[in-house]
Amino acid sequence: MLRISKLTDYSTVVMSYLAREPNKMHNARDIMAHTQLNLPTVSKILKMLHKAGLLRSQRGANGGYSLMLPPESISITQILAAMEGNVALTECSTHHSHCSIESICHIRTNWRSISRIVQESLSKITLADMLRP
Amino acid sequence: MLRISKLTDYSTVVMSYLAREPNKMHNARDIMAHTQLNLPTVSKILKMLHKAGLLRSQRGANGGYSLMLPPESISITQILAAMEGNVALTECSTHHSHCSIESICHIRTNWRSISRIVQESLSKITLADMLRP
DNA sequence: TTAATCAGGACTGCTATAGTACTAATTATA
DNA sequence: TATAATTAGTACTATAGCAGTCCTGATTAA
Repeated sequence: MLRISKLTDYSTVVMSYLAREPNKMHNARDIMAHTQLNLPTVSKILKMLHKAGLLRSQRGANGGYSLMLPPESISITQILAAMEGNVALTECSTHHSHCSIESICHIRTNWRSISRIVQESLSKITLADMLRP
Repeated sequence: MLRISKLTDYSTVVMSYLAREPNKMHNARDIMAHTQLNLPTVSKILKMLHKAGLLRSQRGANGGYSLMLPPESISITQILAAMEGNVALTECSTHHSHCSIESICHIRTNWRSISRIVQESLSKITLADMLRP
């Protein structure tokens, strides 16, 4: 039903928590306690967000994660992209797919524009917006 | 990656084909031939679209399907809804879900608004738009 | 040196999806 | 009226992707 995955959903929860104190380091255990997600999941999400460049990490004792950018500068699209790759409503919108009817399908470019429209409307929403109720 | 399902994708192909001759009846075999989808799949899609009220059907010999409304009056959202249910980016946006952190999650309403934004931008695109390259 | 913490994979079980098949109901037409 | 064509409805299976878990290694503050 045009869903984002649970992990992606959770990642916005994690990011929102970090955004409340953008300059403070938070370790996985701390985030777990405040989001009620379990540790392996939190840990997995943090690694993915870090790999995508949205978080800064510090190893070792007293280490942890913090936002790479201020909450106003991080869009929902970026979080989505970090967790799931680019927003593309159909397979053929991105790479050459294995869709069996690709050769005769005439609406591919239309789907591409539609994806772009969705992407643009999501990119206008930032993490800072998510903090407000 | 914020994808629609393949069946939904195919359903837009089927709908586009029907939209070219909105008043003519097309049977499943004919649609199969022109879309290069296989018969069981086409058949399944047509039944779903019919059940959702987007198609009119005629049983028996010389029967088939045709659009219930003119292409300008059918939006992408309607096709999406017919195939996958309502557009809702997160589980908690629709019904009370089994999300384990629902009780402490503060960003639920935000996701609900985001879903609405996506839904609105998709509802502006009609089947008639899909016919144009 | 030690304990705390992140990094990077590998693995498993579950669920949703795609695709298929079969039978019943309906109807135009010869 | 008989027949062939066609949709309606349901059930089944195999596959792929996702959520969740676990283990081992690397890094660093104290």
